[in-house]
Amino acid sequence: MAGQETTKNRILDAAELLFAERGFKDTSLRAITTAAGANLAAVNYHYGDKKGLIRAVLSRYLEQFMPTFKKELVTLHQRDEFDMNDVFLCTKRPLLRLNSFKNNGTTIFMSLIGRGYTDVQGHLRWFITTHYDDVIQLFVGAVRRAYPCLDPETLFWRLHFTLGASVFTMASSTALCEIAVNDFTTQIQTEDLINRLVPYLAAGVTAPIALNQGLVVSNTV
Amino acid sequence: MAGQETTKNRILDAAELLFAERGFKDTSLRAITTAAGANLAAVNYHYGDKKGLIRAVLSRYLEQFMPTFKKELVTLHQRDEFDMNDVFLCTKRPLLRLNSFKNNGTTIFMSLIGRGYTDVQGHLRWFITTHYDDVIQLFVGAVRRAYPCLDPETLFWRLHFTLGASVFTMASSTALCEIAVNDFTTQIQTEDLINRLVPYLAAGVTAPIALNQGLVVSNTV
DNA sequence: GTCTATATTAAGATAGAC
DNA sequence: GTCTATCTTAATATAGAC
Repeated sequence: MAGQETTKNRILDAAELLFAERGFKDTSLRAITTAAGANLAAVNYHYGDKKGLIRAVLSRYLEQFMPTFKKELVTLHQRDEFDMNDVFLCTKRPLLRLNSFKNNGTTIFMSLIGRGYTDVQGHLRWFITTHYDDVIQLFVGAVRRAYPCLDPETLFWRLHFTLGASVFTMASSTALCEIAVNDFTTQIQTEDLINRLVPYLAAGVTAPIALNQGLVVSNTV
Repeated sequence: MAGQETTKNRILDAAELLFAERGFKDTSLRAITTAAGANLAAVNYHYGDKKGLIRAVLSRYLEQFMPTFKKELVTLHQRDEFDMNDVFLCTKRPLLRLNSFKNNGTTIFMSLIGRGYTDVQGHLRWFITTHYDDVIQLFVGAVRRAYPCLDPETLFWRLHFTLGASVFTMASSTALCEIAVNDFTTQIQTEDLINRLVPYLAAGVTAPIALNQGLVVSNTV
Protein backbone atom coordinates (compact mmCIF):
# COMPACT_ATOMS: atom_id res chain seq x y z
CA MET A 1 0.00 0.00 0.00
CA ALA A 2 2.19 2.80 1.24
CA GLY A 3 5.63 1.46 0.46
CA GLN A 4 5.21 0.53 -3.19
CA GLU A 5 7.97 1.56 -5.56
CA THR A 6 5.65 3.53 -7.77
CA THR A 7 6.74 6.71 -9.45
CA LYS A 8 4.42 8.60 -7.15
CA ASN A 9 6.19 7.19 -4.09
CA ARG A 10 9.67 7.57 -5.49
CA ILE A 11 8.93 11.24 -5.97
CA LEU A 12 7.70 11.53 -2.40
CA ASP A 13 10.83 9.81 -1.09
CA ALA A 14 13.18 11.95 -3.12
CA ALA A 15 11.29 15.12 -2.31
CA GLU A 16 11.38 14.70 1.46
CA LEU A 17 15.15 14.22 1.43
CA LEU A 18 15.76 17.30 -0.69
CA PHE A 19 13.20 19.40 1.17
CA ALA A 20 14.81 18.48 4.48
CA GLU A 21 18.28 19.32 3.20
CA ARG A 22 17.69 22.51 1.24
CA GLY A 23 14.25 23.72 2.19
CA PHE A 24 11.13 23.88 0.07
CA LYS A 25 11.85 27.02 -1.90
CA ASP A 26 15.38 25.97 -2.77
CA THR A 27 14.37 22.59 -4.11
CA SER A 28 13.20 22.61 -7.70
CA LEU A 29 10.84 20.10 -9.20
CA ARG A 30 13.59 19.31 -11.67
CA ALA A 31 15.93 18.34 -8.84
CA ILE A 32 13.26 16.16 -7.31
CA THR A 33 12.25 14.32 -10.45
CA THR A 34 15.88 13.80 -11.43
CA ALA A 35 16.66 12.30 -8.02
CA ALA A 36 13.57 10.15 -8.25
CA GLY A 37 14.41 8.98 -11.76
CA ALA A 38 11.09 10.32 -12.92
CA ASN A 39 9.94 12.71 -15.57
CA LEU A 40 9.53 16.38 -14.81
CA ALA A 41 5.84 16.29 -15.63
CA ALA A 42 5.22 13.50 -13.13
CA VAL A 43 5.02 15.82 -10.14
CA ASN A 44 2.20 17.82 -11.65
CA TYR A 45 0.43 14.70 -12.80
CA HIS A 46 0.53 12.99 -9.41
CA TYR A 47 0.38 15.92 -7.01
CA GLY A 48 -1.14 18.74 -9.00
CA ASP A 49 1.48 21.31 -8.16
CA LYS A 50 4.45 21.86 -5.90
CA LYS A 51 2.28 22.87 -2.97
CA GLY A 52 0.45 19.60 -3.24
CA LEU A 53 3.73 17.73 -3.11
CA ILE A 54 4.86 19.67 -0.03
CA ARG A 55 1.57 18.91 1.67
CA ALA A 56 1.89 15.24 0.80
CA VAL A 57 5.40 15.05 2.22
CA LEU A 58 4.43 16.79 5.44
CA SER A 59 1.21 14.89 5.99
CA ARG A 60 2.81 11.49 5.44
CA TYR A 61 5.10 12.18 8.40
CA LEU A 62 2.46 13.85 10.53
CA GLU A 63 0.20 10.84 10.07
CA GLN A 64 3.00 8.71 11.46
CA PHE A 65 3.91 10.99 14.31
CA MET A 66 0.72 12.51 15.64
CA PRO A 67 -1.32 9.42 16.58
CA THR A 68 1.49 7.92 18.67
CA PHE A 69 2.25 11.31 20.19
CA LYS A 70 -1.39 11.61 21.14
CA LYS A 71 -1.33 8.18 22.77
CA GLU A 72 1.65 9.20 24.89
CA LEU A 73 -0.13 12.35 26.01
CA VAL A 74 -3.32 10.52 26.85
CA THR A 75 -1.36 8.04 28.94
CA LEU A 76 0.42 10.89 30.67
CA HIS A 77 -2.83 12.63 31.54
CA GLN A 78 -4.02 9.45 33.25
CA ARG A 79 -1.28 9.79 35.83
CA ASP A 80 -2.00 11.60 39.08
CA GLU A 81 1.00 13.82 38.76
CA PHE A 82 3.97 14.43 36.50
CA ASP A 83 6.59 17.06 35.91
CA MET A 84 7.66 19.06 32.89
CA ASN A 85 10.32 16.54 31.89
CA ASP A 86 7.63 13.91 31.65
CA VAL A 87 5.63 16.13 29.34
CA PHE A 88 8.45 16.70 26.90
CA LEU A 89 9.52 13.09 27.10
CA CYS A 90 6.22 12.25 25.46
CA THR A 91 7.77 13.30 22.18
CA LYS A 92 10.61 10.85 22.46
CA ARG A 93 9.07 7.54 21.59
CA PRO A 94 6.98 8.91 18.68
CA LEU A 95 10.02 10.67 17.28
CA LEU A 96 12.29 7.65 17.50
CA ARG A 97 9.61 5.44 16.01
CA LEU A 98 10.02 7.41 12.78
CA ASN A 99 13.42 5.79 12.38
CA SER A 100 11.77 2.44 11.86
CA PHE A 101 9.25 3.98 9.51
CA LYS A 102 12.05 5.26 7.35
CA ASN A 103 15.84 5.49 7.36
CA ASN A 104 16.86 8.61 9.21
CA GLY A 105 13.16 9.32 9.65
CA THR A 106 13.47 11.30 12.86
CA THR A 107 16.02 13.71 11.49
CA ILE A 108 14.12 14.14 8.25
CA PHE A 109 10.89 14.80 10.08
CA MET A 110 12.56 17.28 12.39
CA SER A 111 14.14 19.13 9.50
CA LEU A 112 10.86 19.22 7.62
CA ILE A 113 9.08 20.71 10.60
CA GLY A 114 11.81 23.30 10.90
CA ARG A 115 11.64 24.12 7.22
CA GLY A 116 7.89 24.22 7.31
CA TYR A 117 7.91 26.90 9.95
CA THR A 118 10.58 29.10 8.49
CA ASP A 119 10.27 28.64 4.72
CA VAL A 120 6.57 28.62 4.09
CA GLN A 121 4.92 31.05 6.38
CA GLY A 122 1.87 29.71 8.13
CA HIS A 123 1.47 26.79 5.76
CA LEU A 124 2.49 24.12 8.23
CA ARG A 125 1.03 25.96 11.18
CA TRP A 126 -2.35 25.99 9.49
CA PHE A 127 -2.03 22.32 8.60
CA ILE A 128 -1.30 21.27 12.15
CA THR A 129 -3.88 23.42 13.87
CA THR A 130 -6.65 22.28 11.53
CA HIS A 131 -5.82 18.59 11.48
CA TYR A 132 -4.27 17.99 14.87
CA ASP A 133 -5.66 20.63 17.18
CA ASP A 134 -6.72 17.95 19.66
CA VAL A 135 -3.13 16.83 20.07
CA ILE A 136 -1.95 20.41 20.56
CA GLN A 137 -4.61 20.90 23.22
CA LEU A 138 -3.54 17.75 25.03
CA PHE A 139 0.05 18.92 24.97
CA VAL A 140 -0.66 22.44 26.21
CA GLY A 141 -2.94 20.97 28.84
CA ALA A 142 -0.14 18.72 30.05
CA VAL A 143 2.25 21.66 30.27
CA ARG A 144 -0.32 23.54 32.32
CA ARG A 145 -0.85 20.64 34.66
CA ALA A 146 2.88 20.23 35.15
CA TYR A 147 3.30 23.90 36.05
CA PRO A 148 -0.07 25.42 36.86
CA CYS A 149 1.14 28.81 38.05
CA LEU A 150 2.07 29.92 34.53
CA ASP A 151 -0.10 32.78 33.36
CA PRO A 152 -1.45 32.43 29.80
CA GLU A 153 0.81 35.05 28.27
CA THR A 154 3.98 33.64 29.78
CA LEU A 155 2.87 30.18 28.73
CA PHE A 156 2.30 31.40 25.17
CA TRP A 157 5.75 32.92 24.89
CA ARG A 158 7.60 30.07 26.51
CA LEU A 159 5.97 27.51 24.27
CA HIS A 160 7.02 29.67 21.39
CA PHE A 161 10.60 29.76 22.64
CA THR A 162 10.41 26.01 23.00
CA LEU A 163 9.19 25.61 19.48
CA GLY A 164 12.05 27.78 18.32
CA ALA A 165 14.75 25.86 20.12
CA SER A 166 13.37 22.55 18.88
CA VAL A 167 12.66 23.56 15.33
CA PHE A 168 15.94 25.36 14.82
CA THR A 169 17.93 22.50 16.28
CA MET A 170 16.01 20.11 14.13
CA ALA A 171 16.42 22.03 10.93
CA SER A 172 20.15 22.37 11.40
CA SER A 173 20.80 19.05 13.05
CA THR A 174 22.01 17.55 9.80
CA ALA A 175 24.48 20.36 9.34
CA LEU A 176 25.68 20.00 12.91
CA CYS A 177 25.90 16.25 13.08
CA GLU A 178 27.78 15.89 9.82
CA ILE A 179 30.14 13.63 11.64
CA ALA A 180 28.66 10.18 11.54
CA VAL A 181 26.42 8.95 8.77
CA ASN A 182 25.78 5.28 9.25
CA ASP A 183 22.44 4.21 10.64
CA PHE A 184 23.47 2.95 14.04
CA THR A 185 25.28 6.12 14.95
CA THR A 186 22.42 8.22 13.66
CA GLN A 187 20.05 6.33 15.90
CA ILE A 188 22.26 7.00 18.90
CA GLN A 189 22.68 10.65 18.01
CA THR A 190 18.99 11.25 17.55
CA GLU A 191 18.16 9.80 20.91
CA ASP A 192 21.04 11.66 22.47
CA LEU A 193 19.83 14.91 21.00
CA ILE A 194 16.36 14.40 22.41
CA ASN A 195 17.85 13.52 25.78
CA ARG A 196 19.74 16.79 25.73
CA LEU A 197 16.89 18.89 24.48
CA VAL A 198 14.22 17.71 26.92
CA PRO A 199 15.79 18.95 30.18
CA TYR A 200 16.72 22.24 28.55
CA LEU A 201 13.16 22.89 27.41
CA ALA A 202 11.63 21.70 30.65
CA ALA A 203 13.87 23.98 32.68
CA GLY A 204 13.10 26.92 30.41
CA VAL A 205 9.35 26.49 30.61
CA THR A 206 9.46 26.11 34.38
CA ALA A 207 11.79 29.05 34.94
CA PRO A 208 10.79 31.52 37.64
CA ILE A 209 8.31 34.04 36.25
CA ALA A 210 10.09 37.14 34.99
CA LEU A 211 10.00 40.16 37.23
CA ASN A 212 9.53 43.57 35.70
CA GLN A 213 13.18 44.26 35.15
CA GLY A 214 12.87 47.22 32.81
CA LEU A 215 15.83 49.47 32.16
CA VAL A 216 15.15 52.70 34.00
CA VAL A 217 16.45 55.17 31.47
CA SER A 218 14.69 58.33 32.52
CA ASN A 219 12.32 57.92 35.43
CA THR A 220 10.70 61.25 36.21
CA VAL A 221 9.09 60.38 39.54
CA MET B 1 28.08 60.44 6.64
CA ALA B 2 25.95 57.37 7.24
CA GLY B 3 22.48 58.88 7.26
CA GLN B 4 22.48 60.71 3.95
CA GLU B 5 19.47 60.34 1.73
CA THR B 6 21.47 59.02 -1.19
CA THR B 7 20.12 56.37 -3.50
CA LYS B 8 22.61 53.97 -2.02
CA ASN B 9 21.23 54.53 1.47
CA ARG B 10 17.59 54.53 0.41
CA ILE B 11 18.19 51.10 -1.08
CA LEU B 12 19.77 49.89 2.14
CA ASP B 13 16.84 51.20 4.18
CA ALA B 14 14.24 49.66 1.92
CA ALA B 15 16.14 46.38 1.68
CA GLU B 16 16.45 45.82 5.40
CA LEU B 17 12.71 46.26 5.91
CA LEU B 18 11.80 43.85 3.14
CA PHE B 19 14.49 41.34 4.10
CA ALA B 20 13.26 41.36 7.68
CA GLU B 21 9.65 40.87 6.61
CA ARG B 22 9.94 38.30 3.84
CA GLY B 23 13.43 36.90 4.05
CA PHE B 24 16.32 37.29 1.64
CA LYS B 25 15.30 34.81 -1.00
CA ASP B 26 11.73 36.02 -1.20
CA THR B 27 12.69 39.64 -1.69
CA SER B 28 13.49 40.54 -5.27
CA LEU B 29 15.71 43.38 -6.29
CA ARG B 30 12.71 44.79 -8.11
CA ALA B 31 10.73 44.99 -4.89
CA ILE B 32 13.64 46.70 -3.17
CA THR B 33 14.34 49.30 -5.84
CA THR B 34 10.65 50.04 -6.24
CA ALA B 35 10.26 50.61 -2.51
CA ALA B 36 13.38 52.75 -2.52
CA GLY B 37 12.21 54.78 -5.49
CA ALA B 38 15.37 53.80 -7.32
CA ASN B 39 16.15 52.18 -10.61
CA LEU B 40 16.52 48.43 -10.87
CA ALA B 41 20.11 48.70 -11.99
CA ALA B 42 21.06 50.78 -8.98
CA VAL B 43 21.52 47.77 -6.69
CA ASN B 44 24.12 46.23 -8.96
CA TYR B 45 25.85 49.54 -9.45
CA HIS B 46 26.13 50.31 -5.74
CA TYR B 47 26.47 46.87 -4.21
CA GLY B 48 27.71 44.66 -7.01
CA ASP B 49 25.10 41.98 -6.61
CA LYS B 50 22.37 40.83 -4.26
CA LYS B 51 24.82 39.10 -1.95
CA GLY B 52 26.70 42.34 -1.56
CA LEU B 53 23.50 44.09 -0.58
CA ILE B 54 22.64 41.42 1.97
CA ARG B 55 26.11 41.72 3.45
CA ALA B 56 25.80 45.49 3.62
CA VAL B 57 22.46 45.29 5.40
CA LEU B 58 23.73 42.76 7.92
CA SER B 59 27.03 44.45 8.61
CA ARG B 60 25.46 47.86 9.15
CA TYR B 61 23.48 46.41 12.03
CA LEU B 62 26.28 44.25 13.36
CA GLU B 63 28.56 47.28 13.49
CA GLN B 64 25.98 48.95 15.69
CA PHE B 65 25.30 45.98 17.91
CA MET B 66 28.58 44.18 18.43
CA PRO B 67 30.76 46.94 19.96
CA THR B 68 28.23 47.79 22.67
CA PHE B 69 27.55 44.12 23.29
CA LYS B 70 31.26 43.62 23.73
CA LYS B 71 31.43 46.47 26.23
CA GLU B 72 28.67 44.92 28.30
CA LEU B 73 30.49 41.59 28.33
CA VAL B 74 33.81 43.17 29.31
CA THR B 75 32.10 44.99 32.16
CA LEU B 76 30.45 41.76 33.26
CA HIS B 77 33.74 39.89 33.29
CA GLN B 78 35.16 42.52 35.64
CA ARG B 79 32.68 41.51 38.32
CA ASP B 80 33.70 38.90 40.89
CA GLU B 81 30.65 36.79 40.31
CA PHE B 82 27.47 36.78 38.29
CA ASP B 83 24.74 34.36 37.30
CA MET B 84 23.36 33.20 33.96
CA ASN B 85 20.64 35.85 33.93
CA ASP B 86 23.33 38.51 34.13
CA VAL B 87 25.05 36.98 31.14
CA PHE B 88 21.99 37.04 28.93
CA LEU B 89 20.99 40.47 30.18
CA CYS B 90 24.14 41.75 28.49
CA THR B 91 22.23 41.59 25.23
CA LYS B 92 19.47 43.86 26.46
CA ARG B 93 21.00 47.32 26.35
CA PRO B 94 22.74 46.80 22.99
CA LEU B 95 19.53 45.46 21.49
CA LEU B 96 17.36 48.30 22.74
CA ARG B 97 19.91 50.86 21.63
CA LEU B 98 19.14 49.82 18.04
CA ASN B 99 15.77 51.49 18.45
CA SER B 100 17.43 54.87 18.68
CA PHE B 101 19.66 54.00 15.75
CA LYS B 102 16.63 53.35 13.63
CA ASN B 103 12.86 53.12 13.98
CA ASN B 104 11.96 49.60 15.04
CA GLY B 105 15.66 48.83 14.87
CA THR B 106 15.64 46.06 17.46
CA THR B 107 12.89 44.11 15.77
CA ILE B 108 14.44 44.55 12.35
CA PHE B 109 17.83 43.42 13.58
CA MET B 110 16.33 40.41 15.31
CA SER B 111 14.42 39.42 12.21
CA LEU B 112 17.50 39.81 10.05
CA ILE B 113 19.53 37.60 12.32
CA GLY B 114 16.78 35.03 12.27
CA ARG B 115 16.52 35.19 8.50
CA GLY B 116 20.28 35.09 8.14
CA TYR B 117 20.45 31.81 9.97
CA THR B 118 17.56 30.08 8.29
CA ASP B 119 17.49 31.51 4.75
CA VAL B 120 21.10 31.70 3.74
CA GLN B 121 22.94 28.72 5.08
CA GLY B 122 26.15 29.57 6.82
CA HIS B 123 26.44 33.01 5.28
CA LEU B 124 25.74 34.95 8.46
CA ARG B 125 27.48 32.41 10.65
CA TRP B 126 30.66 32.85 8.66
CA PHE B 127 30.35 36.60 8.80
CA ILE B 128 30.00 36.67 12.57
CA THR B 129 32.69 34.15 13.38
CA THR B 130 35.24 35.86 11.14
CA HIS B 131 34.49 39.44 12.15
CA TYR B 132 33.35 39.12 15.73
CA ASP B 133 34.93 36.00 17.09
CA ASP B 134 36.30 37.94 20.06
CA VAL B 135 32.78 38.86 21.15
CA ILE B 136 31.61 35.28 20.79
CA GLN B 137 34.51 34.11 22.92
CA LEU B 138 33.71 36.67 25.61
CA PHE B 139 30.12 35.51 25.62
CA VAL B 140 30.90 31.81 25.82
CA GLY B 141 33.46 32.57 28.51
CA ALA B 142 30.84 34.39 30.54
CA VAL B 143 28.44 31.46 30.24
CA ARG B 144 31.18 29.14 31.46
CA ARG B 145 31.99 31.34 34.42
CA ALA B 146 28.33 31.56 35.37
CA TYR B 147 27.95 27.78 35.33
CA PRO B 148 31.38 26.15 35.37
CA CYS B 149 30.24 22.56 35.77
CA LEU B 150 28.94 22.35 32.19
CA ASP B 151 30.94 19.92 30.12
CA PRO B 152 31.93 21.20 26.66
CA GLU B 153 29.51 19.04 24.73
CA THR B 154 26.52 19.97 26.84
CA LEU B 155 27.56 23.61 26.63
CA PHE B 156 27.76 23.34 22.86
CA TRP B 157 24.30 21.91 22.52
CA ARG B 158 22.64 24.22 25.00
CA LEU B 159 24.07 27.29 23.36
CA HIS B 160 22.72 25.95 20.13
CA PHE B 161 19.27 25.48 21.65
CA THR B 162 19.55 29.01 22.96
CA LEU B 163 20.42 30.32 19.54
CA GLY B 164 17.43 28.50 18.14
CA ALA B 165 14.95 29.85 20.64
CA SER B 166 16.25 33.38 20.14
CA VAL B 167 16.59 33.32 16.40
CA PHE B 168 13.24 31.70 15.80
CA THR B 169 11.48 34.10 18.11
CA MET B 170 13.22 36.96 16.43
CA ALA B 171 12.39 35.89 12.92
CA SER B 172 8.73 35.46 13.71
CA SER B 173 8.36 38.21 16.29
CA THR B 174 6.84 40.56 13.72
CA ALA B 175 4.28 37.99 12.76
CA LEU B 176 3.47 37.32 16.41
CA CYS B 177 3.34 40.88 17.61
CA GLU B 178 1.12 42.08 14.80
CA ILE B 179 -0.99 43.77 17.39
CA ALA B 180 0.48 47.16 18.06
CA VAL B 181 2.37 49.13 15.48
CA ASN B 182 3.11 52.56 16.85
CA ASP B 183 6.59 53.23 18.14
CA PHE B 184 5.89 53.55 21.84
CA THR B 185 4.12 50.22 22.04
CA THR B 186 6.81 48.59 19.95
CA GLN B 187 9.44 49.82 22.35
CA ILE B 188 7.54 48.31 25.26
CA GLN B 189 7.01 45.03 23.47
CA THR B 190 10.61 44.66 22.45
CA GLU B 191 11.81 45.15 25.99
CA ASP B 192 9.08 42.90 27.28
CA LEU B 193 10.11 40.17 24.86
CA ILE B 194 13.71 40.35 26.01
CA ASN B 195 12.58 40.26 29.61
CA ARG B 196 10.65 37.10 28.90
CA LEU B 197 13.34 35.44 26.85
CA VAL B 198 16.26 35.98 29.25
CA PRO B 199 14.99 33.91 32.20
CA TYR B 200 13.86 31.14 29.86
CA LEU B 201 17.27 30.86 28.26
CA ALA B 202 19.14 31.19 31.54
CA ALA B 203 17.08 28.42 33.10
CA GLY B 204 17.59 26.19 30.09
CA VAL B 205 21.33 26.59 30.03
CA THR B 206 21.61 25.98 33.78
CA ALA B 207 19.30 22.97 33.76
CA PRO B 208 20.54 19.89 35.59
CA ILE B 209 22.81 17.83 33.36
CA ALA B 210 20.87 15.17 31.52
CA LEU B 211 21.12 11.64 32.84
CA ASN B 212 21.36 8.77 30.45
CA GLN B 213 17.66 8.19 30.07
CA GLY B 214 17.66 5.96 27.03
CA LEU B 215 14.60 3.98 26.08
CA VAL B 216 15.24 0.38 26.95
CA VAL B 217 13.59 -1.32 24.02
CA SER B 218 15.24 -4.72 24.09
CA ASN B 219 17.78 -5.10 26.84
CA THR B 220 19.32 -8.54 26.64
CA VAL B 221 21.07 -8.58 30.01
C1' DG C 1 25.12 58.10 -11.09
C1' DT C 2 20.98 57.02 -13.38
C1' DC C 3 18.21 55.31 -16.96
C1' DT C 4 16.25 51.99 -20.83
C1' DA C 5 16.57 47.96 -22.93
C1' DT C 6 17.88 43.48 -23.01
C1' DA C 7 20.54 39.22 -22.10
C1' DT C 8 20.49 35.09 -19.34
C1' DT C 9 18.94 31.72 -16.50
C1' DA C 10 15.85 28.99 -13.98
C1' DA C 11 11.64 27.73 -12.36
C1' DG C 12 6.60 26.03 -12.41
C1' DA C 13 3.32 24.39 -15.31
C1' DT C 14 0.79 22.29 -19.43
C1' DA C 15 -0.37 20.32 -24.20
C1' DG C 16 -0.44 16.53 -26.66
C1' DA C 17 1.89 12.26 -28.61
C1' DC C 18 2.58 7.66 -27.16
C1' DG D 1 1.05 6.86 -16.66
C1' DT D 2 4.86 8.58 -18.97
C1' DC D 3 7.31 11.23 -22.18
C1' DT D 4 8.98 15.38 -25.21
C1' DA D 5 8.53 19.80 -26.22
C1' DT D 6 7.13 24.14 -25.09
C1' DC D 7 4.83 28.12 -22.74
C1' DT D 8 5.01 31.58 -19.22
C1' DT D 9 6.81 34.01 -15.72
C1' DA D 10 10.06 36.11 -12.90
C1' DA D 11 14.43 36.82 -11.30
C1' DT D 12 19.51 38.44 -11.51
C1' DA D 13 22.54 40.84 -14.06
C1' DT D 14 24.70 43.81 -17.68
C1' DA D 15 25.49 46.90 -21.85
C1' DG D 16 25.41 51.20 -23.30
C1' DA D 17 23.01 55.83 -23.91
C1' DC D 18 22.49 59.96 -21.30
